[in-house]
Amino acid sequence: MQRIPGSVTIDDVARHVGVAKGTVSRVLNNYTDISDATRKRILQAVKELGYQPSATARNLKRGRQDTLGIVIPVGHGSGADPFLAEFIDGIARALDELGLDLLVTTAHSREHMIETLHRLVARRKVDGFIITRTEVNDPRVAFLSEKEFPFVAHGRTSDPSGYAWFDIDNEAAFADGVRHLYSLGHERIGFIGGSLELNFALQRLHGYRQGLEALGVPHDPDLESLQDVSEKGGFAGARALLSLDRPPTALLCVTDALAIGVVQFCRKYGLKVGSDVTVIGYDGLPVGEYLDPPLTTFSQSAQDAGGRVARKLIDVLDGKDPKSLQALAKAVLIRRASDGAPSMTPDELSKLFRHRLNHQPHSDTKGE
Amino acid sequence: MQRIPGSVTIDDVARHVGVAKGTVSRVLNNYTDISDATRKRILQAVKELGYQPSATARNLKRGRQDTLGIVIPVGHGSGADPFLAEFIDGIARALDELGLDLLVTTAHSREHMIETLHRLVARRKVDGFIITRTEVNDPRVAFLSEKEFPFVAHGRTSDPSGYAWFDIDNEAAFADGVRHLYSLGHERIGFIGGSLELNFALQRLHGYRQGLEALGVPHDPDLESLQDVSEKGGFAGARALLSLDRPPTALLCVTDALAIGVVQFCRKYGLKVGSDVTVIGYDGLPVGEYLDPPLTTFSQSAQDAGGRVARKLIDVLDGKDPKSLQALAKAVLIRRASDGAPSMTPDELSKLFRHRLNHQPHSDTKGE
DNA sequence: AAGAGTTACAAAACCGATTTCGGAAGTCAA
DNA sequence: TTGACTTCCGAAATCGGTTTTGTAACTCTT
Repeated sequence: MQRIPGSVTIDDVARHVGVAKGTVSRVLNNYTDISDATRKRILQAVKELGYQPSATARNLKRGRQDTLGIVIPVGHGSGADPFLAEFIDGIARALDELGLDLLVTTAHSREHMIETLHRLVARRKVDGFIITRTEVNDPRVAFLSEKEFPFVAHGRTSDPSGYAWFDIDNEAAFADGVRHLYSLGHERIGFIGGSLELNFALQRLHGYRQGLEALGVPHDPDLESLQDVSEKGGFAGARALLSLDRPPTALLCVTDALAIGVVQFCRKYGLKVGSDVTVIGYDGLPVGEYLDPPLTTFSQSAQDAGGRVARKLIDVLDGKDPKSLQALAKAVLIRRASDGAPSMTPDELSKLFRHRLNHQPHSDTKGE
Repeated sequence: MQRIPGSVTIDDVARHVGVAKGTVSRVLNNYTDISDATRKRILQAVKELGYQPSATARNLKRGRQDTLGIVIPVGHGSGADPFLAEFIDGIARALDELGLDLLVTTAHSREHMIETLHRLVARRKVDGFIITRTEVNDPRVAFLSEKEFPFVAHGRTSDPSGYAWFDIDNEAAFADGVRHLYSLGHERIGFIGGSLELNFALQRLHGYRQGLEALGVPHDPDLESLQDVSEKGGFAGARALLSLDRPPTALLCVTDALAIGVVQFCRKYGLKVGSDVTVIGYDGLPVGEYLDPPLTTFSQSAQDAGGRVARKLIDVLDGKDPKSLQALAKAVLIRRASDGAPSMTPDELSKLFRHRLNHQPHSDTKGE
């Protein structure tokens, strides 16, 4: 029962002025049936006493928490997702302007995530949720939809009709990517993707295939490698694709993390990124700028996305129809220096790579 | 007044069983004065109805929110701080085990930060705060101390006696760093630091000087460059120090972000990092592993720090004396590949650098 | 068998706000 | 002057829990 010292309640204010607490409340909530004189006296007292209404008490009556929730998936041990960090930053900034707060929790498994969602919903700690890394068939979307609990998704499920979401046109981006690489002179273009349960990964794969088809480039399934969406995955994907008899001269990666792994792999085997091998990432992470070479990537401004998603959720809470709050944005290709015209044919690249493999030249700390 | 559909209250449970709601509450809170029969019936009903107590109502009576707060400083536009992202990740994981949640807000200026702190304290949205990037003379520490509001700091102020904190022994780390570089053969060792209002920056500077003094290496103030704690700052710091008549052959950077900027600068002017110029960072960011060359850095595991700090705060809330909750940890030097014996003397380095400057060879996207 | 303790629970107070309801005082028209 | 409206505000209900208080029904004592 530890009372916070110096915590002043509405009763204190009422007593100080000599009015009923309901009157104080009405003044603070801009009711019009209060005389100017009383209003002034009350506001004066509020300022003097430094009164701020208890969020808890207000929430109890109002049924709103002025708090949004986000549950972020965390792997086991591996570092925080830089994309999510920026995304959350964007949300927090947007909410700040509206006096709302953000509750951040983590979940280490799909079950745990639903459990956490359930707890937060049942105990009414938040008014709505923001969900990220949306899956093709997302249990969170199913759960919240069924509970009719407000939420907004960053990314879409396979059936995106019934809820609010903000997404990037992943198909278009990757189709553009293919076209771009083709125009640079690449004919064998590889794709390093992630689990197809992640819708963005699936969509980008579709975009990649559509891009090839539109150009009339024959589609070679060998050129698609699905990996963990991480640096390690990129490393492994690069190895898999470059080991082919006719390896791709360009690699389109589903995330920057993958691309970073690819760059690392190329460095290890002395392949020059941007000429011997072209690498394009996706996410526009600031860190890409500091790679060697600086990473060419599709950018979608995580921060901006966070802000948009937050505002959409607020619209939902204000009663707008979620179905009217769906938006698709374009990704922009930020050309830095990891893409360029191929310096050799796939066959030559293959020969070079095999040679390097045998002589195992550049060995860094990072083994594999 | 939108009632959440399907929200079942304690009254529903009580009515369902035919007892008073106080009885239900006592069962749920493990009071002993309830007969086993009644207890069983109530628990059964709770399960059947899927009842979970409203956090808000409980908090109102209890005076606790089961929520901790963190206010993260955000610059204007620049990306999220990766260190903080991991730190928050660590906090969230620790809290999850205890059923507590984390409220994350941002602040874009010192005033805004205090304002936010004030709002959250006055409205009692959180039980305690975690403060980061502690300054030598930190207004947040002053504010919370004065309000007697529970908090824990990551890092110390100049007078760290009266509150709970967790910090790294920055002096020792940088003194070690100097010793390490000296033993590699470096005699002119540079320091790139940040605003001395940030205590960690000040402490590391002290450690640097102490390290030199212990070795009997004369201290040259020209070798200290204070910059923005960012990649840009590192870039500028490298330029400043390498332009000296007798430049340092090794650069000790206060953060990894600075070190990344230094590496970038060296790349631009064709200086080989790890031999021509040695660079050591601080933070142990995962991304450092993917730089070229992989960055040697002091690591303090942001995630681990987050967990520790969270547990300390919980101890404070449990009534432990904050003064007994102060801990200092050692940073560990993770040797990757950006440090090594100097390949030339300062004079030779100076000559090389001037030459490169005039011929402006490697120009990347990243200008300055 | 009567007074003293226990046991097990109902009833009510309480946390700190918001909101509804109702009524005293003042204003106005007839 | 009186009835009808306003204006302004006090009193009380309410949100959904927790905690205190009180008491009926038992169980022990002696």
